[in-house]
Amino acid sequence: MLSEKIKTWLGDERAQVMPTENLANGDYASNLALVTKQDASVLKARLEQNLLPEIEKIEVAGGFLNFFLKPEYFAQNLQNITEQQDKFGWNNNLEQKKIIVEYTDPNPFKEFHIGHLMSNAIGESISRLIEANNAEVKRACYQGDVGLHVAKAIWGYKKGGKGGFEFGKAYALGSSAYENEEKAKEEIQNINQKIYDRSDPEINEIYDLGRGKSLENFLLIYEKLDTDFDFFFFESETGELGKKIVEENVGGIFEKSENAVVFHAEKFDAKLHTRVYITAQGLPTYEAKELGLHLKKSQVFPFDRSLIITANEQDGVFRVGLAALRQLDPELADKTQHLSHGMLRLPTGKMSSRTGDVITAESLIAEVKEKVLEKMPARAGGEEKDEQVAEQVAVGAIKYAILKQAPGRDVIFDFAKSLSFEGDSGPYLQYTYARAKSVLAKANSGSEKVNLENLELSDTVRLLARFPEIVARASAAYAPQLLLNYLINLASSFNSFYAQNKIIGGPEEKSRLALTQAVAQVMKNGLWLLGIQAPEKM
RNA sequence: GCUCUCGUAGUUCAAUGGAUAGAACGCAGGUUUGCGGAACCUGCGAUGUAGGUUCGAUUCCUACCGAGAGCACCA
Repeated sequence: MLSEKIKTWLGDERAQVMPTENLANGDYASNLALVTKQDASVLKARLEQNLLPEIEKIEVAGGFLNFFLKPEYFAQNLQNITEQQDKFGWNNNLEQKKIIVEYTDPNPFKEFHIGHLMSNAIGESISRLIEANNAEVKRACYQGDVGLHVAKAIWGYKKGGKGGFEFGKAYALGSSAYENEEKAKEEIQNINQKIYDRSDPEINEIYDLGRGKSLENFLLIYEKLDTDFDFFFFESETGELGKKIVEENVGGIFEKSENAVVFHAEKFDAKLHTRVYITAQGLPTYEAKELGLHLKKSQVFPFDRSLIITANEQDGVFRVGLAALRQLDPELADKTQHLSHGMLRLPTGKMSSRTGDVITAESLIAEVKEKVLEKMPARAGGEEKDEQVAEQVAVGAIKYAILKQAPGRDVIFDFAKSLSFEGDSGPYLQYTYARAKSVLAKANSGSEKVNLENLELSDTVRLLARFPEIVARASAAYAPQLLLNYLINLASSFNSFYAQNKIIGGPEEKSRLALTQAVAQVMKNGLWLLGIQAPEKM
């Protein structure tokens, strides 16, 4: 990374070196003079005695030292892009590291809703960003195929007339009955027990049907989302393990209380609270299963780091859960990190699968796809509109809308308002890529080689050079929005260049084609890191 | 009540303690002989309030106001 090289050259730990926000202030800037309270002009004069080969000149402004890079540096960078292609922007910061990332986590018998979509978009992008640091990444999806929610769904399914009845609706039915009717509550708890011990053939049948149908449906959605998992974990496998761990530590870490087994987290950290691990019925709760899952993960994939991505409504559970894990296995706890994202909210408030007030991922994608198809021009002699491309654009728009904010904040999801195909949007990036590819296709194929004679020092060329730096930062901070912001700037700068300059024809054709090709490559790589597909035509 | 998030243009979102707070939508106006108008250009417009730390605060600290989430047998 050039920023590190510059910092070493400056020779002061206190100095920060960063890419400038405004290219008028050079390519990199340092606050060295400000933090050390030295005269910036004096520093400049001293540094000029021994300029770094990449640096063309230094300017002083507002107390900052601004570094402008040489044209040769940018030319070399374009060269790197053509050579490294899909790997341009990658680094070795996490070489040899094994990292497992858990995200999405939909529950069979319940809807795959837009909240899962959010978890998936963020998790997939973070996974890819980590992969770009050359870590070995495994993607994990954890699915609750046992537990009270399943019992509620099955109860509702039995009441609701079975055949053709949707499990999402069945869950809503069962859930409200559980809260409002004493008798139903008992029946549901009864079913819950039977699910665990598989003692009732009728329930087994409904269970197997529902579980199979759900999982099949999830796979179809993953295909649309261009996401795939290395491991699928199920609560049915972690429950027993978790229960065993808890039972072995009753009296030490866990305690009996009102017939249940609990963890008094407040004993270890006053800000935490007690949670139940084994119910009075003797069944493991989500918390116990989570413990089993930590162990299970480390068994199937001995990781250096384990990331778990969920909605922030689970922050409390994870704080307590990790405190419990710390008591059991400090080393494992150190390697485990919970990252949370905000919730997708409807303008009407919180989405609730308990009342059936949910937007499924499937319906959202379908709806957006319709809009994309409407907008898709019947280009070039009435070719048929490409359904697959329309879906890629639709998913790109949705993922972009999710990734553009820093994870952690809630998103008010007003589909009509916030899902744009213009400007700050996924399709804008995809469009920029498709447009660049289209120009390249029109140019003579012989000019594919990079030619850097007369390379203009455009903003675009300067922005291209900092892509690796941005990727490294976005990965380290688990912050896809940094990359996304960069890509918008790059696209905007290229589109602006495009509007003002003719690429094909004229004396600069070769270097402009090289620029176009580099933009296309970086856009493709960047979109990949966001988990967004880059169709060549749209 | 306790714990944790979060308050930035009319709206939806950015900004490792740094420069003139960056986009987009919307609004007003404009761009064709030139390769994709899902584009480009111009304009209007914002850090909840009050203190504190700092050379420098959207960012850190305190209080207040406001919104959301979680808090014993759901996940």
